[in-house]
Amino acid sequence: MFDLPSLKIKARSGIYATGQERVVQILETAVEILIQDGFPSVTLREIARRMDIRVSAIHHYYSSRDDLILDVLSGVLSSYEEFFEGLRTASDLQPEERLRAFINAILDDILTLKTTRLFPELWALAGRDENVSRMIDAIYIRSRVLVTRCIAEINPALDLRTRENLALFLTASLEGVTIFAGHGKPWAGEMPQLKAIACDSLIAMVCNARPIADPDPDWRPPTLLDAASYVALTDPV
Amino acid sequence: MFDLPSLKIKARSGIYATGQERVVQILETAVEILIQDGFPSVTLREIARRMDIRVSAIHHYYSSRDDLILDVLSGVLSSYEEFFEGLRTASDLQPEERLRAFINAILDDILTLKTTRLFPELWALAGRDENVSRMIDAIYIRSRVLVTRCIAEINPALDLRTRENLALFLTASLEGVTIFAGHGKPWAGEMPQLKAIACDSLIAMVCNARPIADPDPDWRPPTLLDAASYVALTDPV
DNA sequence: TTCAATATTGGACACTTGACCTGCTTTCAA
DNA sequence: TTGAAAGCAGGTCAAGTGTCCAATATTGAA
Repeated sequence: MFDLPSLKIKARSGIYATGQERVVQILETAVEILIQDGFPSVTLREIARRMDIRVSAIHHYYSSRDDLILDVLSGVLSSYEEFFEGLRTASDLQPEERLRAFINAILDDILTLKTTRLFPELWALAGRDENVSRMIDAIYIRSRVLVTRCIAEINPALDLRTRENLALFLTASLEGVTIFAGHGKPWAGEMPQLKAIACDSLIAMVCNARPIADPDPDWRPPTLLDAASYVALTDPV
Repeated sequence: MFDLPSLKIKARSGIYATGQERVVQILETAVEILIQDGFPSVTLREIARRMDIRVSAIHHYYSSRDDLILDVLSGVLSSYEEFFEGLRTASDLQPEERLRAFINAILDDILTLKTTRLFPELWALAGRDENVSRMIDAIYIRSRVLVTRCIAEINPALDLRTRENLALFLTASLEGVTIFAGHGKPWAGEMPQLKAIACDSLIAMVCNARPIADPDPDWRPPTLLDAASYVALTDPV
C-alpha cells in the first residue's frame, strides 16, 4: 500500500543503540506523513502520535523542528542521490541507449507515490526557503551529470552552453510529467506512450541540435551553489 | 516589484459598494500572501493585518477559511483561463506558427513571479486535495485545447490518442521548466535559449510523430472531470 | 431625513503547535 | 554491580489559529 522510504541517515556521535533506531524511526515517520498528508501535517505531535511516544522524546533528538525537517529533507534527497548514482554507474550501454534508459528510469520513478508526492512539495518549499532551493539545485545537478555526458558523446559538435541547456530542458520535460502522469494522476495510465514519446523526441532533439554561432568561452552553468560544491557534484569519480 | 494579480471575482448578491470592494481586496491580499510567502502563510489574521482590518470583518464575507481559499483558487485559475483564451482566439497564424507562439507565451509567463510561485504551490496542494486536483485538471484541459488543434492541423495523419499524448507531453515539458528557469531560479537567464530549444524540439516532435498501429476507437482523454464538464471546456465556441 | 440592511469592531473561545523543564527510567561501559 | 550518560514521560508555556457573537458604525434606498 505504501512503499517505505529508504532514507540515508546521517551518522550521530556516541549514542545508545535504542537512540540510533529512534532517529531512524522519527525520520521515516516524518517522511511517511510528508508523503501522505503534505508538509503542513509534519508536526512533532503527529510524528509522536504515530510512533506512540511523547513529543519530548523527539525533542530530545532534535532541539528544534527546523533541525528535524532539515534532516528529513537531507535524508530524502540522499536517497535520490543514490538513485541517480546507480543509474550513472550501472550502464555500459552506448550513449544513446544510456540516455533512453535514463529517461525510462525517471519516468518509472515518477509513477511511484513517493516521488509524485514528494517533489511537488519540495518545489513549493523551494519558493520560500533558500536552503531548500540549494538542496534541490544540488540533487538536480547530480541527476544531469549522466545526461550532459550522453549529450556530449551523441553530438560532439555541441558547445558547452548548448549541451547544458539541452540537458536542462530534457530534465525539465521529464519532471513536468509528474504533474499530469504521476502516481494516481489522470494520465498515469498513458505512461508507456509518454515514455515512447519522451524517448523519441528528446533523443531526436539531442541528435539534431546545432551549436550556437559564437559561444562565450567564459559561460558556466548557472547554479545556487559555490564553485567548489558544484565541481564536487559533477567531477567524475 | 510585484505584479498585481488580476483576479476574476465571482459575483455576489445584493451588496453595498464597499462590500464588493472588500471582497476584491481580501482575495487580492490573499493571493499576494500566497505568492510572497506560500500557502501556510495565508491566514485570516495575516490577511487582516495587511488590510488593517479585523479578522471578524473577513469572517463577515467568508463564513469559513476553506470558503475563502476556494474563492482564491477559483479567482487565480480564472485569470489563467482568460490568459489561455486570449492565446487561442488572437491567432490567425498558420498552425506551426501558432504552436510556436503558444510555447513562447507559456515560457514567458513562467518567468513571472506570480506563475513561478503559484503553480508549484498548486501542484503540491493537488496531492492532498481532490477539489484542487479537479480545478487544476480543468485549467490544463483549457490550456491544451489550442495545442491539440494545432497538432491535428500540422499532422493530420495522427489518431486522437497520439495527438492527446503529444499535447500532454508538450505541456508537461513547458511546465517542468518552471522548476529550473522560473522567476528568480538559476536558469531564468537562459530562457531565450530554452525557448528556442523548446520550440524546435517540440514542433519537430509533432511533425515527426506517427500514429499508433491499431488505435482504440473508444479511447478518450483521461480526466478527473465528468463528461459534461470536459466537453464544455473543449467544445469550440 | 429615516431606518433597515450591511459593514465593522473588539473581544472571547477552544484548539493546535513548538519549545522547554523537571524528574523518572533505561542503557551499557568500567 | 554500579553509576553516569542517555532516553523518555508528563506537564507547562506563550504564541498562533479558525470560529463565533454582541455591540457599534456606516451605507444608501425610500
